[in-house]
Amino acid sequence: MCPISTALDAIGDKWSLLIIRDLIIQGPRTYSQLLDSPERISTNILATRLELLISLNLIERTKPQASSRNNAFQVTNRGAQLKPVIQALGHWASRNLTDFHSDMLKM
Amino acid sequence: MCPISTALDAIGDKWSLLIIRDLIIQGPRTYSQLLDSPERISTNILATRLELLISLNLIERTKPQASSRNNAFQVTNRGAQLKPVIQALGHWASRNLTDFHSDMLKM
DNA sequence: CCGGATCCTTGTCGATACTG
DNA sequence: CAGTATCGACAAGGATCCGG
Repeated sequence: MCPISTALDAIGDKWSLLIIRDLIIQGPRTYSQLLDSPERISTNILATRLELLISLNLIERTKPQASSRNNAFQVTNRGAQLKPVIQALGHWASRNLTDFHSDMLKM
Repeated sequence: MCPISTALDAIGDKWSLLIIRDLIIQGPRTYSQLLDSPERISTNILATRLELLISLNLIERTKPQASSRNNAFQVTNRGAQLKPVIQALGHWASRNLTDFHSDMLKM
């Protein structure tokens, strides 16, 4: 199978890359901090995505089973390697999508 | 707003990048050729995505209004600039997701 | 309060049948 | 061949509730 297709099956949804972006750029974040990201993910979606990303070994909990409180999430080595992808995407968007919203209005 | 978020709003769905991948790697493709991609997109979804990508100026029709038949789609300049993103994603997947399906089985 | 789980509504996807 | 129409299934979103 095509690696692009495989990658998109794993992280091609609406939220996964945004979560990973937060964790890469800002370092370990708690559940609440991720909820407060400007994109306003809802609680159930965030919990589901986090579990999925953990099962794919892209992120992990910082304090495995400590107090179940104030435990944060961080990217694993494998997840951190997505940084070039995110950078390339951000670079492309900066150069080509500054007029994105005006494009949308024409629809 | 964050450029990553903007980019994902535009092409962060399941199919857009796969279509662009086909058009970048294989060159201009007709509707039927895109339908025959191994990922098996359905007809209505493909039509919707193509219109969306055209409205974003990421792809275009090769023969504007010729015979309405045998007209193909190709990436625009803006769309072609996604190539580094796709390559980065493919590279990452090749290195990290060869065991993706076995990871899924553990769930 | 924090980290979720649950319920319910809404919207989007996707398969198939159908049309010019 | 290049789409459009229809409809069911499922995922996302929002609000609320619960345990520690």
